[in-house]
Amino acid sequence: MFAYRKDQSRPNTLGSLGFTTTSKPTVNLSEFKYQRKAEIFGEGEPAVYVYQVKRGAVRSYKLLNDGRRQIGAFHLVDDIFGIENGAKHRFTTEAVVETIVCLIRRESLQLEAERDAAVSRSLLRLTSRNLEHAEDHMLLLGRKTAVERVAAFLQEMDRRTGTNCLSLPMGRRDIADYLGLTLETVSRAVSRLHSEGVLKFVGRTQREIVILNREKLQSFDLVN
Amino acid sequence: MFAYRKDQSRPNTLGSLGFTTTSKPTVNLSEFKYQRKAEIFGEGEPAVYVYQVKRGAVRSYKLLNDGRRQIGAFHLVDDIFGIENGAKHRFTTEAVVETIVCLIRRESLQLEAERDAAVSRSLLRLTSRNLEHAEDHMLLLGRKTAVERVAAFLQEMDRRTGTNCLSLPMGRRDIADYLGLTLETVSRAVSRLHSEGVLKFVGRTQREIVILNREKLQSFDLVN
DNA sequence: CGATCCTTTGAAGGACGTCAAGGTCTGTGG
DNA sequence: CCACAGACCTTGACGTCCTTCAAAGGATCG
Repeated sequence: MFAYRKDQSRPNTLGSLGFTTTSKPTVNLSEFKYQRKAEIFGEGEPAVYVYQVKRGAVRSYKLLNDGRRQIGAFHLVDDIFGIENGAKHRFTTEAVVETIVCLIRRESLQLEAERDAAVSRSLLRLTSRNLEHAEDHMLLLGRKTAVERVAAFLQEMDRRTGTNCLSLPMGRRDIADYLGLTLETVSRAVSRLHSEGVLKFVGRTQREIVILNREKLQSFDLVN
Repeated sequence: MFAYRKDQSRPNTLGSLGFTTTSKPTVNLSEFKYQRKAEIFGEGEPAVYVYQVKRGAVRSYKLLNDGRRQIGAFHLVDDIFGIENGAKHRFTTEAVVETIVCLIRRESLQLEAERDAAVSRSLLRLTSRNLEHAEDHMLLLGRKTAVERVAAFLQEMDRRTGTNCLSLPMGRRDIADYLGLTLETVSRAVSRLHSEGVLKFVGRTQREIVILNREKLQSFDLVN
């Protein structure tokens, strides 16, 4: 089994943020760039900032002590992540590809919420959306077969990207760790969907996918 | 595979609430009693009330079209459930045993939250706690082995009940559908923990359990 | 005390994981 | 421009953990 290893000698969040913006430290809104695979924050670290993806993609995950990994969510452009009710982050997050994020001091957001009920409401709304996603994902992880999981994943990406052609930023291993499978099983499921005419590959990598038959794709993940 | 069937000819929430209290309909707080296996509300129904368990236990679950079931949470005494950000309930909930719930009009709660920031905060806090539980459960469902899941379940129940002796209200099938396993696998895992001296049964049913060795139980679910 | 429900246990099967090999694409340096 | 290395994906063979199927033993309740 492939095992992820938690880097123990990592600088803290603030230290690992390489400045790529000219904004002053006291200003609330700053943009930062992360290289592919760079950690944005680690599970258990103090939650200082809230983040929004401007370009790229982010994975957030938990590890077991022996290196098994479960990705809880992918954050795509415009998605907000890193919001916590407690003092600490509950996931580790990494840039899947080169990624630009905008960050807000959690503190200032909290203050804003105190004064503005609309901010408070959107905070609740955001948390609720995350909860709903997690609830759906529990059903997937607990009860769906491999093909159903992959079909559901493709539909989710299809829905979220809005474009006709899926250009997945993440590799098969990431998909596998999101779906609770191995990368080989993901590959086999994608192959099967391909051979059944549900999708085709465009470009030279296998990450650019066009859904040919949405109805049939749906039929592989009958939820209701 | 055992398949659950969704009862289509069920009365709506209000209709199915048998009055067991003398409070007037206009009063906000009412108590209701549900028999074992009685549905409290169904997935997709309008969310009219928010509930708190006074006695008994509740399971909330989602079904796939072919009857596979995933229980997202058990609600024990004092737990609040049925809070939704949207208009509809996202789970079906049933009484695991004879259960008394206290219910509040969602509407009035929302109004209260508008005026009182403390209510608003506790609403967010509650939602966050549910999210955190779901996040942990995704890791369990996606990456843990059968014994690890059962060990984690027993630890969760141990933590939540506070008493020395676990008196599980739910059967093996419910536990299985919570852990993404079959009831046979749950039974085997419990048997194994029993034979290894981690727990013992008290009383005549196999639902009353005393944890003999918390340290060893912990070792079956090394998360970090 | 028979009927039903719940749980345990055994045996067999299957879906997914593991291991391994080979292919494609990319980047780098000769 | 080509050789080579490395990352990533696919595919096959085999193994294993969990499911499925089956039977039997308590517990509860009429």
